[in-house]
Order: sequence, then C-alpha cells, then structure tokens
Amino acid sequence: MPETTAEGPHALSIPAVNATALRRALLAWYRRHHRKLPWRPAPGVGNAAQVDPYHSLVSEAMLQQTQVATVLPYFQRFIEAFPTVRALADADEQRVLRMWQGLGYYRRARNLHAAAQRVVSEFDGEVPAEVPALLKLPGVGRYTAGAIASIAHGRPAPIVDGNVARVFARLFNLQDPVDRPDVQKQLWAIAEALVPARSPGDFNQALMELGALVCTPKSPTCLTCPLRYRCAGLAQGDPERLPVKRPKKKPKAVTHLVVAVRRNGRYLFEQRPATGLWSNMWQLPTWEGDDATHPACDAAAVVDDLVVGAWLAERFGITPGKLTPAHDFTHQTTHRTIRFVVLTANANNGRLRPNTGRWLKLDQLDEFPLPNPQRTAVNHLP
DNA sequence: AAATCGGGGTT
DNA sequence: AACCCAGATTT
Repeated sequence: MPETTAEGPHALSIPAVNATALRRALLAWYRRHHRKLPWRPAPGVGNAAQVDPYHSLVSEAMLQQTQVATVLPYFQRFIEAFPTVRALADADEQRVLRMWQGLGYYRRARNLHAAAQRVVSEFDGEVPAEVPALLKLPGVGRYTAGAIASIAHGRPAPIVDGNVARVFARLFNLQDPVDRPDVQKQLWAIAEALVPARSPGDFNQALMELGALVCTPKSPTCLTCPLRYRCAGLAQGDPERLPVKRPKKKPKAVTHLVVAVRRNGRYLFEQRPATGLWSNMWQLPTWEGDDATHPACDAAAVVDDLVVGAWLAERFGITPGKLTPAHDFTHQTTHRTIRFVVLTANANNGRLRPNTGRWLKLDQLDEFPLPNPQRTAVNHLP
C-alpha cells in the first residue's frame, strides 16, 4: 500500500513513491522501446534542440484526442504545405482547413492558424518556451503547453493526458473517476511531483508511450511493464478495471437532408456558420432536423417535395425540379447519430440570392474543406 | 460542472 | 456497439 503525504491543511494527498527509482526505470524502458516519430527527438539528455518547436506545436494540436497513427500522414502533409510558423500565419484559413480535412475537431485547425499568427505578432516568430506564455495561444491548454515546454524546450513542466491518467490510476490504484475535477487536480499534482529537472520531455513522453504500448485500456501487458513491481493497481489484482470513468451521454439522433441542386454542370454549395459543428466548412445545401420530426421528411425519410422546394426557394431563391433520391447513409460523431438523406434535383429557374451559396464544378472542390459525410454525399452524386 | 466539438482505431 | 484517443473551449 502506498503511503500518502499531506503538506499543509489543504494539500492534496500524493502517493509516496521512490520517485528517483520510478523515473529511472521508466526512462530506461523508453530508451529501448519508444517509437520513432517525426516530431519526436531521440531520447537523451539535452535533446530539446532537436525539435523545431513549431513542429511540436503542430503535432500537439493534431494529437488532441487523436491517435498517433491517424496523425502521421496529416502531420507530414501539413508541414510540407506550411513549413514554418510564418508560412502558416500567412496562409488562408480555408487552405488550413483543407489540409485538416478528415482529421476532425476542426476548431483545432482554426486555433492553430490563429496561434501561428500570434506567435509571429507577439513572440517574434518564436514558439514560446514557458508554460504561461504558451497558455496565451489559442487552442493551447495545460496539456499542450506542458508538452511543448518539456519536449521542445526542455522545461520541467508536467503533463496529464488520457494515457498518463490511466497509468497513474493503475500505478497508484486511484479508485475515483479520473474525469472528476478533483481527481484531475490530483493527477496534475502527481505529474508535477514526478517530472524531473533533467530530461522532462523524455519522461513525459515515456509516460504517454507506456500508456500507449503497455498500460493499454484493454489487456495491458503488465508482465512486460517496467513499473510492474511498483504498481498498486497490479498488486490489487485487476489493473484493467482502472481507470474508473463517469458514464457518458448517448448521441442524439438527427437527420441532415441534403439537396444536390445542379445547374449547367455545377452544383450549389453553402458555407457553414463560423461556430458549431464543422464551422466554416462547405457543404451541399443541407437542412438539419430532429430524427423522425424533421420538417421535410418522416422517420422513413419519405420526403415532402413541396416543403423542400419551399425551403430551397426561401433560403437560396432557387426552385428545384423533381427531387430524386441519390443516397441514404448514417454518420456517427461523438454527440450525434446523423442520418444523411441525399437528393438530387435540377434547378429550372430562380436567381441565387447574394451571399447564400456558390455554384461549383465538382473539380473545383479540391480547394474547399468539406466534412467527411459531405464528401461521401458528393462522391455518390450521379 | 457539463456540454460541445470528429473521425477512426480497438476490442 | 462501446470505449478510447498525446484536450480545449464554451456555456
């Protein structure tokens, strides 16, 4: 059983461990078993200068809630398109979104773009090294600031991500839900107490790497873990039950009625609003509604042509001809189960209302960021 | 404190 | 189908 220490009346209880031995075991494992990644320095003291802090900023933005394997091709293409922080700062936001297309959480791309501009305007083009300065950048929270400070600049800043939370929950047998604010506070206090003055970047990456390769959510390979003799969760017999998390809400069922309106070999497209889902991205004209109670179709997606025609006329000034079903599929996001009902129509008459949409040839779409399901809809047009 | 914001990999 | 992922921001 790990003992606990309390420093002062309001101090959090932090498991008492042999921090030196723990760091040594973890770093030795990391030197042997780490994956080589384009944004990662080779392990070793004084490795910080090997990383371009701009690369660190880009990779950490992409890695938020996204697995390493998914990020790899995006990172390569992104750095190729925007090799320096100034190149990114000078870029058009639509082009940044286009490079981010398919990666999800698109606010990250817009924040990263804005962060690059702030690095240029307020930090003379140098990604800051200290956590308080990094925290001023949009899209950079406590984790990302600590990651950049420690990995790219060698600062002894702590980090807690999903991997670290799982490793700590097992290592110290933390029974309370790790997504509860007070437990998060405890995890950060532990990380702060453990991060070493030398090689903090390697140490932080080693914690995450252990979580990704050994201390996995399901079927952790405890027999190969460098911390197996220090793990309270393993000593209790069942580390896989940790970490405990609070239950999540079920996604809401909605319908997106998509109308592909064609005229003279072009299709009508609209840009989504600057806030909310898929902000600032483009799509075929789409009418969103609750599943089963959509204003224009029933639960079986039997569409009321007159209602759809009236909607198109009111919104774009365009009157469609006969509507023809083209495709019907579902798209899953974290908070929604979206049924996409795609119809096609020819536009016989009407003038496009200003600032409501654009007529685009499909081969122009390379320049426009589209959500994945809208790409799917476009790909199924006749 | 809770909700929002994507898409894909794993099991 | 459920859970997770090198989280941040808004409400």
